[in-house]
Amino acid sequence: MEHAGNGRQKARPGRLDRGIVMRAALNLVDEHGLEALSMRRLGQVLKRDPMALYRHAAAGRKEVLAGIAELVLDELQPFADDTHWQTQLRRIAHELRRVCLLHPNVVPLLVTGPLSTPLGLRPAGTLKPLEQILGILIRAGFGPADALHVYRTFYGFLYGHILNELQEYVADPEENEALLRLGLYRLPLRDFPHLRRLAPELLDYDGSEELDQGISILLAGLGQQLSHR
Amino acid sequence: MEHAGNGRQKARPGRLDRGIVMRAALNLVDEHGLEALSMRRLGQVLKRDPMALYRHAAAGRKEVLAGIAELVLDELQPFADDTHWQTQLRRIAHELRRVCLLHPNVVPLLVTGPLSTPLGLRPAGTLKPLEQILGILIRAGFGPADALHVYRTFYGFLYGHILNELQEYVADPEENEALLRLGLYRLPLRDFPHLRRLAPELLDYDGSEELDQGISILLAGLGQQLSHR
DNA sequence: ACCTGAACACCGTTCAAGT
DNA sequence: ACCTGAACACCGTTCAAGT
Repeated sequence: MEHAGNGRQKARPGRLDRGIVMRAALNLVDEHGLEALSMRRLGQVLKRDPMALYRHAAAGRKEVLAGIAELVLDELQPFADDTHWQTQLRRIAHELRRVCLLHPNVVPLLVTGPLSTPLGLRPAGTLKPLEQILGILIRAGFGPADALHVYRTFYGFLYGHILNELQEYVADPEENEALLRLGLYRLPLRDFPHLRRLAPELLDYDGSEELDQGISILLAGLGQQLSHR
Repeated sequence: MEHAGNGRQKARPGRLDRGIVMRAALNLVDEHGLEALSMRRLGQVLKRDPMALYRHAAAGRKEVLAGIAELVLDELQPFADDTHWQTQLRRIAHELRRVCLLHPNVVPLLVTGPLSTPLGLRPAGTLKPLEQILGILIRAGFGPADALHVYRTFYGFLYGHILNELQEYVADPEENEALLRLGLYRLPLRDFPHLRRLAPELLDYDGSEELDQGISILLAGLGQQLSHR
């Protein structure tokens, strides 16, 4: 029944803009992974000639990838900044974790995307968390060097935790034997005795709790370290 | 002067094996980045038909990427395991950092390569550090759940730190003004006051020292946490 | 039994030709 | 001025044809 003129369908072109392009790209990556994102396929999703996309992302695929990362970071909820800096950092951590778990396929982009791109040349969206945290720490009375030290330690741990947590995957959810669920039976017992023995513990993992405990340790340690200066 | 028969040249084919393929691939990535690694280009480097590579890496490009990661992890020096577990972990951290700084282009592979691949299905090389650390902790008297908790906290921080450190790049090494070196002058002062102000501190960064301090905090905190059980 | 390379189904991006 | 799509220079991988 393809008659023309019934306006609001995704099927019809409509006017394209940067936001629409980026959102479609994010959807594609969320659903089919990073490798699925090609300019041609994205054009197909949007029912456009692939070249039309260059109008809204002049630098091509690179710009689309950066746009996706920015879109995800924009989902971070802002915080009131009147509470104690430690609780603020803790909230930021949980919030970043939440958003990353929502878009696991995008995490490599966040984590290694800006790799080897000098700070000042990164898209502004990527730098906002850094600026925000520095603000919190400086308002809390830290000197510039200490603020940076705290930020680095905190953010390093945070990203590391998220990567760690995303790696804890299950091979076969149908299975109820721990070894089998993780696919660990494939590993030679001779070379991996501990890993195989820890299968049950590997399975019961509360990422949020683990993150929280790590942060507690770090904040306590940082506080002590800095007060001894 | 291309006459035939002077055996030992890289230019002549010679017999290919898996190690040669993987080492050539690692070289390519070290020198030209991950995007430069294509089967065709790798074939060119080795003066072979690209299809010849499939003989030594049946799963194609994926297997080559995994092989590169394994090669890098093989550069990790093994440790005597008779010292205190804390000093062992500390050494492991510095050793992993050392190897990663030697092969920055490979780090994304180490960090996000196994993402969403279930534990048991990962290449053995990737799992050896995990097994090794579990061994250290269990021999040190930790129960299985605690060993895993310590491992996760420690390794999360370690990878996070390395990623962080690799991101601290310099835009223009010719320049001696801090703001300019980092390219930060491009950021609007209005939106990034703290970041811009911290330019000098950003530049003087001792990654090894920072890693060491973070580990000290974590180990102290973990020890305390676990003794209170 | 081994190796080669033609062929297929894809890429990103340039640029000339259309409107 | 805007958009389109042919064309170029690449991909990974399959598979039939050669030796």
